[in-house]
Amino acid sequence: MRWNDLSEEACPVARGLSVIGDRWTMLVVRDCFLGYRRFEQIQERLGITRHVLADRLRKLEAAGVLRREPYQERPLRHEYRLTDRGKALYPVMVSLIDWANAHVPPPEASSVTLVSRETGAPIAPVLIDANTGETITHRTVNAKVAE
Amino acid sequence: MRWNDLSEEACPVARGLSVIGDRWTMLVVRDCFLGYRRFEQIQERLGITRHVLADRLRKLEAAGVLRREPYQERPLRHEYRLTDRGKALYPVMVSLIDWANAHVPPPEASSVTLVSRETGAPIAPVLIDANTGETITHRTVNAKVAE
DNA sequence: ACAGTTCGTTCCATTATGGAACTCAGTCTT
DNA sequence: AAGACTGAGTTCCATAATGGAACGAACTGT
Repeated sequence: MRWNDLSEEACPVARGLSVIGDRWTMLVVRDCFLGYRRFEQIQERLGITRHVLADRLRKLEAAGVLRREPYQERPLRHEYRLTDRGKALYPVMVSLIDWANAHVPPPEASSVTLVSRETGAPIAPVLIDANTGETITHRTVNAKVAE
Repeated sequence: MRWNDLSEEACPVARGLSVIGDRWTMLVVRDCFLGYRRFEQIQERLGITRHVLADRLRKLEAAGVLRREPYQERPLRHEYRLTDRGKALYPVMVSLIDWANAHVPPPEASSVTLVSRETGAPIAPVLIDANTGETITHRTVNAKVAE
């Protein structure tokens, strides 16, 4: 199978990855969540090749994750902002952060953690089922295939 | 920046992606969650080249996400199972599934959804803060950098 | 002896990525 | 008005990763 065929899969994991499963894409999305919107900024922060960044931004725009908006005329300049679809990726990013902080040790004593914007208290993300309030685990959930 | 330098980053998103941000890796993990444990099975299901699969399995084992266990002697054969670290990826996968089902349309009417193993009722995953019980959004959370 | 199984490895063509320089439209400096 | 500067890309080429197919090793079963 080719990577590009993934979007045709029935499995939502495969379809999701066809959009954000690319090497750099989630890092671009992260920077957008952090408020970086311009090509130069993102390119410098990521150390990614301009070539690749241009390609990823194009694809993210085509997927409806980012939108390209002019922030000045003369000379015309665009910035990239998360759409609602892009913002909906927040739980994916938070889950990833939580996993990495618990399971992929940082280089030194440095760390980045999630805290409440209001109180500054640390956040402990847990996935629950909104319908029942119960914690979601791989033991309590099944995948259901509809045709 | 090179892709392989990502694990040295302080940002947990980058460190997490250094393990699972690879093109096929999350699909291998998905298959393990679905109970497929053998090289042949996974290779056929994914349509990935054997070469790449062998490489990914090696890296996932090195990262402590999978462990290699003999399931028979003579001839010696191994299978791959999720470790606790690997199982801890479940919230990441569920968040991704939820996002893809809402934002990346499946090819036809086909769909795969999450249901309760006990009741069969559909699941609506939501991320909350275990400390406060409040829903986690990008407006209520900040990243805090400690040195 | 010979085909079948399972988990890989090897070889090579194609594709993607990294690095650096270049373009283009307009602005700012002197 | 000439020349430097800015931001967002594009172009070119060497290097790395991937896709496809065949091959190898260590057994089993007939």
